[in-house]
Amino acid sequence: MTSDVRARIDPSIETARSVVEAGLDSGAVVTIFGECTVEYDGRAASTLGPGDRHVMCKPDGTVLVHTDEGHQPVNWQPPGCTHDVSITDDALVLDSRRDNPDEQLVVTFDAVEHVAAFDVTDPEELSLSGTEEDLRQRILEEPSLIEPEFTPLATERETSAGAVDVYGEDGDGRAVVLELKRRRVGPDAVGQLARYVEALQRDLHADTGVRGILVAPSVTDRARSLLAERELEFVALEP
Amino acid sequence: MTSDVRARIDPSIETARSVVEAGLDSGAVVTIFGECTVEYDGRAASTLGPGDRHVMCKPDGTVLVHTDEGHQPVNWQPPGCTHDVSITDDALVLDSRRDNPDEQLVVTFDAVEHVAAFDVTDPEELSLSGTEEDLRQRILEEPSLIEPEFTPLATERETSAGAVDVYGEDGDGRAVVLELKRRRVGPDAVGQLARYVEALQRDLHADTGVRGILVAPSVTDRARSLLAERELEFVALEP
DNA sequence: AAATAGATTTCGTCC
DNA sequence: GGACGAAGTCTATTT
Repeated sequence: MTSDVRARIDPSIETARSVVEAGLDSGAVVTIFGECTVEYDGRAASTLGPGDRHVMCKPDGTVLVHTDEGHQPVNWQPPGCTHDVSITDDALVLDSRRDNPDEQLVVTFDAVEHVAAFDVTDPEELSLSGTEEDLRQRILEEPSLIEPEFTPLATERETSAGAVDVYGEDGDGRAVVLELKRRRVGPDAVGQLARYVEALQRDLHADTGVRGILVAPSVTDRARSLLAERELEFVALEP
Repeated sequence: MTSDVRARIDPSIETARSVVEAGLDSGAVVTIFGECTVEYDGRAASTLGPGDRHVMCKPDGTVLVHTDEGHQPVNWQPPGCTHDVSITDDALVLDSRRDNPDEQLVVTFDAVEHVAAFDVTDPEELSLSGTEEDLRQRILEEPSLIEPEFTPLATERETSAGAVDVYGEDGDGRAVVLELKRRRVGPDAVGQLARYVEALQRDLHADTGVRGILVAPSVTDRARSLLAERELEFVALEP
């Protein structure tokens, strides 16, 4: 089995350029490591002085510039960009642009220590569990997790304030709005639930009030206070 | 100048293991490219079948698994993890764990096409402009951007609902709360502003109402409706 | 360590 | 293409 990797250690700038260009043209994932500066201008603007970084260009137009720290790239370009590689003043210049919004990322390598191009085939999709969607399924299958006589009537029910996670009614026939969160919630989630309850109250112009229940593993103190103020409820449930 | 890169193309599993282990021990950024499977268990859980991916291990304990698409890694481990590399059944196994929360990521390579270790020195900090903080500075320097007689009195002023971006008063001496956003805002930002205004109203028990102003480049239709309902205001301002 | 909100958030889904 | 909200969000800041 032949390898689909093209790689060079301490390449000349011209060799690096040629490996990068060939890689980009062939739809490979291209990585460059070396001392570089980075300029970005678009939704915001940034500059980054000289330092060693790892740059990855994907065939979908993504660019990622990574330092030795952190999950997030220090600079990047989202999918959909077009790349151009050239040599200016003995430096390797990677120029990545997109429109809507107009954004440009320029990485300039004074020295390239390593360059590689990988032909990627990845047929698999990630199978993920423990999401908010899983939590919703559990509740629909077993509504008593919320309270004994809760009955789900709809998911993603539209209100004038947006779609509600789960809409249903309780044992007394009162309308109930559920807002689901897979992790501990703060004030924002309470605000979200309050908006939905208020909107549905108005949409239904019900004589009996609409109940709002926040469903999450736990709540912060401030969120709990806000829930109390607005007469909203909380049910503890792990995702 | 000597290179600080150690790299191998189509290494044996044992060679790959040794390069990775040496790299991790020496605080290098280590990259592995090849066919692998990925298992994750922690805040959620996921599995990913065989495919070609690029894996990066940083000296701060970050792991990133990238496919050929997307800005985000398909799997990852945040900073602070400890890594272990070993060989099991002729496969290279990278095991990354952390506590609090308990999380484990296991990447198993059937074949390694490329492995490299980079010694990174990056003394520079990113200089970024066009953030919400910059918008705030502009407003403090030129309060008339909000309205002719607006006077800022405090930033990050604490209320029972959290800290307010900018607190001030208008020409009539009425309290004003500003919520700043660097981009077009939806309903969530209105909810946030409403929480602050409500809390401050109560905190001050003012006879005249507290004004709330959303400052952003633009608003969505629904956000505009919500603003109107709650008698909140909007000022258009680019970051 | 927990809480709170920003982010060049990105990403998916629905309209 | 815009709008809306989730995310294993991550990250910085403050308590």
